[in-house]
Amino acid sequence: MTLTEENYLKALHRLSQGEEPITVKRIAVQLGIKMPTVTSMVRNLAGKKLIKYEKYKAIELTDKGRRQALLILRKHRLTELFLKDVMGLGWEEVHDIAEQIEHIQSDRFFNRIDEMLGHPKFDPHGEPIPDANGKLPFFKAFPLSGCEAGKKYKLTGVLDHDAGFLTYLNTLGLTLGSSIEVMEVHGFDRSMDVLLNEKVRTVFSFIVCQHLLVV
Amino acid sequence: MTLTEENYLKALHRLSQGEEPITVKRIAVQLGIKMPTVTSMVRNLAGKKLIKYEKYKAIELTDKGRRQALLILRKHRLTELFLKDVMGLGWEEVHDIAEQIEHIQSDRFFNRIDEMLGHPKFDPHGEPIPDANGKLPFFKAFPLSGCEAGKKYKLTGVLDHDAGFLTYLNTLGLTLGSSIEVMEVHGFDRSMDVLLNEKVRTVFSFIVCQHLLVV
DNA sequence: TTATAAAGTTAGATTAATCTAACAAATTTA
DNA sequence: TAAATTTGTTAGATTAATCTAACTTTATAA
Repeated sequence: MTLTEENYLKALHRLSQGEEPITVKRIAVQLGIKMPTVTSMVRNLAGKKLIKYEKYKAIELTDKGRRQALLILRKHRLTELFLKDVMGLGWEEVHDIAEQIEHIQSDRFFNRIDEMLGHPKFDPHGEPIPDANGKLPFFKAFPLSGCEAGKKYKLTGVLDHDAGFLTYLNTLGLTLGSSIEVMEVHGFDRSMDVLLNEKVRTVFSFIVCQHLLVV
Repeated sequence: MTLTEENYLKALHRLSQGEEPITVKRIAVQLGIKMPTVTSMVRNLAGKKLIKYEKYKAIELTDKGRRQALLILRKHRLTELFLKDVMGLGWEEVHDIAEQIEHIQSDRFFNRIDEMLGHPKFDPHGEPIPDANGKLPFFKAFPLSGCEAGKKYKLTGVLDHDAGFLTYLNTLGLTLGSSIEVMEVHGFDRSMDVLLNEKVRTVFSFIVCQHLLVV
């Protein structure tokens, strides 16, 4: 598989997580390319039985395609954790590097990372790490955006891995495991007044709330 | 720079180490591609001022090109040492992985590796590691092929990084620092009878002797 | 339910990196 | 030094991944 094909599979997998069907348009937006490029690539991927594709219809990953995507995701997430826990980088800087290292072809390399980390189940953003067969560990967590006022939660994951967003969380002292108490939910813009780690009061926009996973 | 351009620069640098002038033919052989491909790529590299090139003449790296090549070599060699000393891989398996990781674009990543290793001067094969400015540390060592019978040397480097060759050295118990005593040099094929680590007697072909650096 | 807009496809061009076939220059050898 | 060999170049084709322009299909709205 080429690097480009791997990136399409990753995008396809990410898009398959939501409710909406996967369309040519959404893939194009996700990858920042034009629709005709996507049309020709999905024909290629369909030829390799990695996706199910019929003109004008929604696109779906096949089992084979999903497996491939999850194996790349495994390499990405193991790398992120390795960069953070072994190499001491911050959670806001690991994504871009892992984006490159995930394409390295070497079972030996990634198995050794897996071993050194003790076969971890979650990456530095709280995302589950698929096992060597592409199976995801069970995990429950829900976005803060659906939570009620007056309750207290624990941060277990973030859905936006962008350095800017994570650096913002750093300035608030928020890390995985931090407590988040919802003080009030504002109906007009669905923003929330929150108390972080029992000391920092601030306001989270709805977008921010959607990107924070809690239990 | 593209991945392909980086690989040409590495090949160019390697070829520039020997006596012979760099020719289109030698580059083609080194990279396992055809001559016309090389012709078009050297015109490209010359356009970027990375090499000096005139039709039918020998090719030379410019200072800019050499610097670039050495920075890639730095990433390659730092990675090899990291894979061996931090991740516990064998010196026979690090080359192929480093060949891929050397193209990662991240100063942060490689500077962290450099730090973790304590700014090392040599890689697992005894090759010198260029500094962040592309400067090579001074080092003296010569191939065993030029050595005399009756003298004792210390292995400080290997010039062939192929897994097969290094595994062969492993079976002989040879590592960097091992002693090699030259018992006899045979004129007919320039092979040598040697005593390794004061205990193992064997015969080295001329090719093997050329690939072992000693002091 | 037809008109308009949005999404998708086709056709054809472009760029990087490769190739083969044919030709030209340089080098070696007789 | 002329012929033969090796090396190098040019021309033109190929593949993967991208693009724009033009056209078609599907979905939305009047």
